[in-house]
Amino acid sequence: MKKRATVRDVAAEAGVSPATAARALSGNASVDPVLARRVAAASQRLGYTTNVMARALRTQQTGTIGVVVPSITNPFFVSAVEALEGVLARSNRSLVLCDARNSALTEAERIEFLVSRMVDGLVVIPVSRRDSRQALNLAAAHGPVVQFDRYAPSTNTDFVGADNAEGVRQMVEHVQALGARTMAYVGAQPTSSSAAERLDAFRGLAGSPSGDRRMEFLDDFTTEWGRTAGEHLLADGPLPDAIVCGADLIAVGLLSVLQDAKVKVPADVKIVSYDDSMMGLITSPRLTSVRQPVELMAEEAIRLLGDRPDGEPRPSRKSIFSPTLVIRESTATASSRPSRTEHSDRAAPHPAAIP
Amino acid sequence: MKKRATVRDVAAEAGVSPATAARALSGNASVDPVLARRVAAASQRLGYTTNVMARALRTQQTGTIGVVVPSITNPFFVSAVEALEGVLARSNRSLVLCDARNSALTEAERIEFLVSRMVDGLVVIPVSRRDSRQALNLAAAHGPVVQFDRYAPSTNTDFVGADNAEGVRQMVEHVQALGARTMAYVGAQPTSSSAAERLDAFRGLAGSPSGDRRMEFLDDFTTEWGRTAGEHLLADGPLPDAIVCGADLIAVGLLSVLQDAKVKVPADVKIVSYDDSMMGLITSPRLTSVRQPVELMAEEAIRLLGDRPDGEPRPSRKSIFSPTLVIRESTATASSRPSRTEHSDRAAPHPAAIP
DNA sequence: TTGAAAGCGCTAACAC
DNA sequence: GTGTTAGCGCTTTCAA
Repeated sequence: MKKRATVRDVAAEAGVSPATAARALSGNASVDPVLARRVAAASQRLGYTTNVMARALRTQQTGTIGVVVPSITNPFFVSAVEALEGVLARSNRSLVLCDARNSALTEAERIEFLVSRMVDGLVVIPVSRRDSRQALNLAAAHGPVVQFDRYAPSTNTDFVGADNAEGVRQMVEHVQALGARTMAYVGAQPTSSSAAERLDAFRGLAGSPSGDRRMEFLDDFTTEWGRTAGEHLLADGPLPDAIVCGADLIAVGLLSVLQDAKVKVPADVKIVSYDDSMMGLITSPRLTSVRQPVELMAEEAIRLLGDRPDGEPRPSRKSIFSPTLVIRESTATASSRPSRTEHSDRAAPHPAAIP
Repeated sequence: MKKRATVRDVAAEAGVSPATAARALSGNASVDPVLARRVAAASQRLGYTTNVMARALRTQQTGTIGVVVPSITNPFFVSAVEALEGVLARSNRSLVLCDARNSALTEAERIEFLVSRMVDGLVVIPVSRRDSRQALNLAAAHGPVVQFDRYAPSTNTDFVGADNAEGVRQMVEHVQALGARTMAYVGAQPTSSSAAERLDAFRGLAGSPSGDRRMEFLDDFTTEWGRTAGEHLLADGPLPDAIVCGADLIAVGLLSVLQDAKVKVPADVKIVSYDDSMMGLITSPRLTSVRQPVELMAEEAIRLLGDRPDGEPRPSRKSIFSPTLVIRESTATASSRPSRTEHSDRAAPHPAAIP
């Protein structure tokens, strides 16, 4: 439990004042090159590393931004975190990650935790479009906040997301072009904005509910729910021509149940999904899925965080990106074969470091 | 960008001294109930939240422990993080998560970052048993460090892990009992201790390499490598009776390639895997896999972190837990059918909150 | 260019 | 039981 060396230690060792040592260490201010070298050497010898908390207390800046995700179990959120981290790393900043356990209450706690750690900004994927608002507003009073992927109406926060209606439109039109007439939607309750927007889009596109051409199964974004929904579908009579899933997590659960029941995908039923995560690549067939440009979204989010010249309030902004449908075997037509080359399109996954 | 209220603000508002306010806020010391109430009210009114960094600077305690994982992409590490967080939450502490991007260099940076943030302790799943040592030793000089799941020989750190030799023994004996004579091992290069121990165990159990009854494919713990290895296996002639995988990530990649090639699992070849992650449940067939008692391991790790009465050095300790083999369809015998009930054994996943 | 001194927000002695 | 004071480690005026 050795005590860490401080600026004073370094200063003493180098025979200068703490102020000079600090200046030399920071590199910015003008210091006699000779002294600077002496300080560097002393710092080296003592194994000095600056105490981030002390510095933060003084400068009110931590070089760290906080990220809150609903659940780290969802691979899409993992990829978002990795993308954000990549962007931050480029400017020598880091990220502290919090998991809200899909609870707005825990989320509020985590946001508070991060605020009290004086993060320079907050990127939040809100749990609920209703219950996340209060914590978000509170946080926004203390520093810049960007909502990511999901949105809870809030006056002082920016938003970066993808166009869910557009994504669902691509899904539906794709399977319709393949001949699907009846469709089921398996997604999450519209408590989050993304779930709500996807559901709304599906409803708007997939015919009338009374016409028996549309089915809806709503619960949450989990594999378990995908399984349960699959069982419902199997029990409810003839399968639809296509199943539209609100997330890969759901789709993989659903798929495993269908396969246990010897249902052939895509021959008997086509499956389209959302997120384009690694999960959709390890199933057989691989999943046709909507990809969101997480990298670009992450860049934009960090840009917006820093985009308050004097910390002054400014009108909040929304940046919406268009998603694209990646077509794979789960909707393949008879003539197309499993493509082995498909993996290559995500060949260079962004490595992660959190913070 | 409102300035946060401080103890002094609260004190002024309540008409007491900062010290009294602080005492009242902390709840520990003895304060006149009347004043205490006044302080509480004032704190409420001002929306006071204690500045964690300032407190830490003073007390040298942050109530936060740092966790460094090789890559958050590996579901086993995610489950470890979730387990650790669960344990910490129970004692009102939180965790800051870092991802080393599978690089010892990044790992060293992250460890340094955490040390400079004055975390109360460090749980590290080291990237490499060789290259992680230096950073670990450095960190151990400043506070308690526990290595988790993987081990890089180090004098001042404790270790909590599972018995890899035992796990592999169970895998091998299971498939042998099912009649497998030839076996392939698909795992990672022995740069990490777990990869090394699993490989060694396999070598010790699966017959001589010259006897043509054993094959080895080594690279890293990724799905991509599982695919590549699968292609090698298919190209290399007749498949073995069983394939022993060093991780679920590998197994799912391997499985997807085998299925593209119309190989039947388990009829044509049995697959056993390691980690018992969610990935093994979404494949078809589901994976027989070795489960490590992450929950218990996490508890033990946190216990060891706090187990240095005066921060005094003490002889380091190792805690080794026994894993268990969870049998599923990827090694099912002809008579056994896919069990739908299998999911229930992981019905209550430990929710996560990081920190 | 350098040093002395003040202070970020908090708590722990030490007096009263 | 309460207030005063000092100081955690750092940066940054302000003088010299």
